Amino acid sequence: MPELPEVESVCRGLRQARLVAPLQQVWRSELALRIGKEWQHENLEALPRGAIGQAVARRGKYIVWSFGDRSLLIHLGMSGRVLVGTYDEPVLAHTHLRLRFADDREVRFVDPRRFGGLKVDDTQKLWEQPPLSRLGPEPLELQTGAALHERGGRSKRALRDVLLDQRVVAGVGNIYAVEALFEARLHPLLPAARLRASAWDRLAAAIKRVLARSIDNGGTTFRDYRNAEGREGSNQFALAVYGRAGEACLVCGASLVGFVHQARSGVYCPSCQARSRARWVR
DNA sequence: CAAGAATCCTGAATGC
DNA sequence: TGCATTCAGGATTCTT
Repeated sequence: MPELPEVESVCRGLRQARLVAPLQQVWRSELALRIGKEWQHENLEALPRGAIGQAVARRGKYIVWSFGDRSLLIHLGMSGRVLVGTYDEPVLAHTHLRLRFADDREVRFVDPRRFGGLKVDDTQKLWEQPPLSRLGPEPLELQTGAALHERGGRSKRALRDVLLDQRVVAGVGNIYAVEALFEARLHPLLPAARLRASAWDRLAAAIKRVLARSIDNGGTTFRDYRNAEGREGSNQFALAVYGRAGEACLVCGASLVGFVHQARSGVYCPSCQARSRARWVR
């Protein structure tokens, strides 16, 4: 499930590929990708032949590939892949977009579960309108927890769920929310409104550490995720709690507890993340 | 406005 | 072995 580190790894791969030949052909599958109404007006023809790819930017879990005054917005959803190759390679099932460049290279978007999204729009509009305009701050740029506190601190919802809200902080998904809460020693089901300012600082720092580590490891591959070269990441071996319910806590040895909340699985250490023991909770 | 539920989808994993 | 069922989960939309 691609979250910020996986999307960042894909972006780095795209940049490294130095796709600077003119765009020669755009092919789009008939199948609809499903991710809200904003994506229904996919207008991929608006990427003109001859356009030259410029900056590849990431915002939260979104990729924004600029082609001058037009940009391509990509969301990987659950199972989306952006793969760089050549035009004559076999086309995988569930390929939804092929961008062929004049040097015979091709970028493909493959997404079996079709939770992903594609859209072309005026570059400036794209940044000013939803979904990008709705996003909270970039977590790696946080200096303190103040922004998180401000955006999530009034909510009675569980901390884990608040971190998944892209309006609170952009790019954090279930894996890294659970990992960051463990690192911050905060119980995932604690109501967000109960945290003191100092705890938001701890949480912001933990989020940054967890994300940065995963980027260094090329992202987490449980099943679907691949980078732009088609390779798996290795951060799944660096996770402290996610996917380890019933196993021993790496810090204290207690048996990690799995839970399901809001139809999303999670894990915590009942000792390290005890609700009652947290000093940062009122 | 906030919060929970429903929704979209396919492949892997599980059950019998 | 084979078929049917269950589940996973991001972001939006709908409902309460």
